Amino acid sequence: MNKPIRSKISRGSAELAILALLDQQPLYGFEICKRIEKKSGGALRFNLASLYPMLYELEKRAWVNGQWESNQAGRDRRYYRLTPEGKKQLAPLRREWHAFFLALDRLAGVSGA
Amino acid sequence: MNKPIRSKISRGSAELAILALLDQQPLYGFEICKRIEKKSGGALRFNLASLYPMLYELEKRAWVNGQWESNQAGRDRRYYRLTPEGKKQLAPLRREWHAFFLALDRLAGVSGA
DNA sequence: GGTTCCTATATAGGGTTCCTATATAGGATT
DNA sequence: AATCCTATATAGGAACCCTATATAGGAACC
Repeated sequence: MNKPIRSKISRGSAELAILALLDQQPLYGFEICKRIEKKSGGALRFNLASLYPMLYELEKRAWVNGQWESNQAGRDRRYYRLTPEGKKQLAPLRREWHAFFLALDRLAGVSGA
Repeated sequence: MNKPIRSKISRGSAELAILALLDQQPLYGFEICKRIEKKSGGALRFNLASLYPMLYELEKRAWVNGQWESNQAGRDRRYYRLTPEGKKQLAPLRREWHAFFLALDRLAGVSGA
């Protein structure tokens, strides 16, 4: 596992990470947290307690839809799905992040580091 | 000129931008602001009023060194230079940003957007 | 059978980075 | 003289995320 990127740098990326994961399949909060860490090789880590307010905010915007599902072996889980509106927001968000990468690379020479 | 990247996304990149520019040549605050905007094609824009506190912070850390130089045509300018300590910090900072790009791309598929 | 640990959701309070608004000041342009 | 561009400076606040804490179900453990 990589050393985690400091939050002063990864700041702002949690929203994209959540939406991109939910674009593949419905997930609940705890699993979103674990998948971000695992799929990024440990580079990206967000505190679980930070994710819940973000999910509430995304649901308020109707970008995701959460619904409780009973869990026989353990506590019940709230599964989140990407809504059509959320799907529509994902593409321009990816493009904006891409544009940011290109701009910062041109400015500071990041990709050669 | 591109549309500026929203600050919620570019957040955290100002420090790298400043250090990378000062690695090429000494600059004063106002010019740093203009160069970030110009070299990024308008994608990266930081408010001038935000840059001054950052420069004071970098100087407090002894990563940069500022000194007043008189300006016959206009107000005096405070030129900042990268210190050896600042130069030493720049390389790992670039690598961390690069690692962040790679991680977020693997997680959310940014570079194809 | 009580302790500890892993799963799972939730809220309060604070830190850091940056933005908005405002102030000051020199010089050029109209 | 009024306005605009350069140039530095500070106060206050917004936004995103972290730390700390609380609750709760189940498993593992000796």
